[in-house]
Amino acid sequence: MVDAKQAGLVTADDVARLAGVSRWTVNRAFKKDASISAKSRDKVMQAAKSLGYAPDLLAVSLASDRSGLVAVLLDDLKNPQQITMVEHLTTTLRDAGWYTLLVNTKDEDDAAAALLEASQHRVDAAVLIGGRFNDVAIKDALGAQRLKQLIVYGRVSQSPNTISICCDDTAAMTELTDHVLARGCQRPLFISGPRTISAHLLRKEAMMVRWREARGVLPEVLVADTFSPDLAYARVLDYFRALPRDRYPDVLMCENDAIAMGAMDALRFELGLRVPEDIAITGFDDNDFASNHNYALTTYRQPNAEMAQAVVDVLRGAVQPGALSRMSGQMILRTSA
Amino acid sequence: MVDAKQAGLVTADDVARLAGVSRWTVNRAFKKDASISAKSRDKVMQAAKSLGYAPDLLAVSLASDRSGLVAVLLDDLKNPQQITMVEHLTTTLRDAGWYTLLVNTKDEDDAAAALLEASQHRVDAAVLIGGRFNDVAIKDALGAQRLKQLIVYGRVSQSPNTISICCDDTAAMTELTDHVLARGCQRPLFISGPRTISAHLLRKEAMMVRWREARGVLPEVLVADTFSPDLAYARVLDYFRALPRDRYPDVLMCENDAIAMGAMDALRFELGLRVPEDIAITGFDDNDFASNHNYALTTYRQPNAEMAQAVVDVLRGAVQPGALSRMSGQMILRTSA
DNA sequence: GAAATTTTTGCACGCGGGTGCAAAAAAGCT
DNA sequence: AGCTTTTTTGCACCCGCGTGCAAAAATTTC
Repeated sequence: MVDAKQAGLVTADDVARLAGVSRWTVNRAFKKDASISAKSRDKVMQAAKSLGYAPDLLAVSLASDRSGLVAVLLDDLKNPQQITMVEHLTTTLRDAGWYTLLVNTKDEDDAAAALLEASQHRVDAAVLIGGRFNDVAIKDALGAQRLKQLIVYGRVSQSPNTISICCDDTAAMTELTDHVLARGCQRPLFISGPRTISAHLLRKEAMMVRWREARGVLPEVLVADTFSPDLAYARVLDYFRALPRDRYPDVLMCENDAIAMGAMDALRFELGLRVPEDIAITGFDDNDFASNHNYALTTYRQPNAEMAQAVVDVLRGAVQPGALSRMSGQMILRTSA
Repeated sequence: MVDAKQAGLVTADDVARLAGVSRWTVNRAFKKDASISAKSRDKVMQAAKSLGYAPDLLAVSLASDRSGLVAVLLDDLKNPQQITMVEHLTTTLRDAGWYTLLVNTKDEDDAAAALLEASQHRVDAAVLIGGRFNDVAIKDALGAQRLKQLIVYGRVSQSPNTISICCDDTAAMTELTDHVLARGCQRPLFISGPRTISAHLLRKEAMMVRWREARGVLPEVLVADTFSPDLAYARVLDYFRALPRDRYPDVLMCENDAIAMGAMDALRFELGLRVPEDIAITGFDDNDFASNHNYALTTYRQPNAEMAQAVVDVLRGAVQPGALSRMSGQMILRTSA
């Protein structure tokens, strides 16, 4: 094994010289189904190995027009659900031959800039995760126009010609609601996160609709402006303190697990209530702490693997622009409800 | 604004034609301190804007030899500390003009493969986060040899010629130990994670050394084979159940927060012990849940921003191969100890 | 064994832009 | 105005590899 370090880069030409063939034959040897004889492929591979050669993917990208890169933009790496999504995306994409360019965006403008930069890297697609940015505005960004594919992930995009891949939130929340109804709960409180996000609006909507169908009344709603447990804690506390004890809700349905956890902490530590005996609680996402002994949250797990796979399908060209893939996840029953 | 979508890609030639200059002048216009007259730069910029032109970074990378890409390999996206590191890295790198190629590796071989693939993308550096893989083995991987820079992040690399950037674990753990000593604790138990990781060995070592200096005895050690709270929960339970009550430790010093949380849950839920009244607990990393009302962990926050900045310093060529940057973080005092 | 096929190989040209140098243009000087 | 100096611009060649086609080699056929 010759040391290739000081030489900088070993190119196909070097290998060709050593193997006694032309550069093109070398490239063919590395291409899956190229027309090349077994003999020369062996020769080439041996030479390549001894020189430590590997094709330069940058040059490949430039010459072909597939970069093998996918930009994943997200707006909140503190959000466990986004992390789960990134995790599934990176592994699924890599298995399928794509690499992930991860961009942590601060706001909408930043996302637009990131999109442009991603397109300058010729990414094969950009995946938008998270709700802080408005995808209609982003769709008009220069970057978005230069992109081959723009995928809105985890919610339904507002803009046409964009591919959406998400969990079927309506079905999910309906299932959770049915479970709570079956348990006999009578006074629900829905706790929502920031109101800007379409996917989450669907969750609330589904819950409201189902509850009214079943009980004829519309549940109360409490709004938390972020998905932080601490804020939920404070909001819930305020809400309960303003209420006489006999009018306390008997079930809290939360837009996601983070809110549910904050809420549960507030009930237990500040109000001395027991979960689920006094009040049941449901979450959404099944984050890593949901299975924790403290919480044991009944929640809903998004179909993470399927969603990631759907991105690969898009990359393979199997999906029309403007398409919407909405798939079901799984309700996870624990003791909180 | 002309629609550039169907035309595929707008190149510098297109802009040149419209602006009535040569392609090279266009490129100069986009270069920071190129020798170009203000007049023609304006002309170019206007033409570029109207065509929606932006330089192709792929071509730039090929021609120069700076790709603007940094590979970040990690082995455990479930680990909150790794997520925190990724978060700081992506934002710091982007502010400095680099993009992050995120790779989620399964094991050592996979990491070696990922390193090769990263080098094929001509990344300017690869950052190794996490302890599952052995960096000595990896250093011999083909990819590592082709890399311009290999940075071991979050611990001290075992192999020479590799740049290490990490928190000063020894100083950190010594500080935590001093705090616990000052509180008057007498019977410590150190709970370690898997033993393969050098950074963490340092934590244990520092704690042992300091304790012996102060009290003349060597603390007990309990080993958990992963960093999962659940496993810590089980281990702690077994350990305490095998012990008469009067010989229970009075402080648990844990290698990281995840272990500390699992341990705390076990103490409270299974053994009915109070924290910190009956037993104090310390963690490490200050993850997002450490500040939670349930845990309120006394812990140590790594200098995440400084560490990420150190990577940029390396990229800028300000650091010699083989160097070691070890910086101090901050002890976070909460109620658990 | 010669002709007809089929497989394998080599090559010109292109992907989009960087580098260093030489020609052209502008500015400064007597 | 005529000349020197400085700034600006254009160009040949290169980065490492892909594509399509034509030449060469290997294989099949009668």
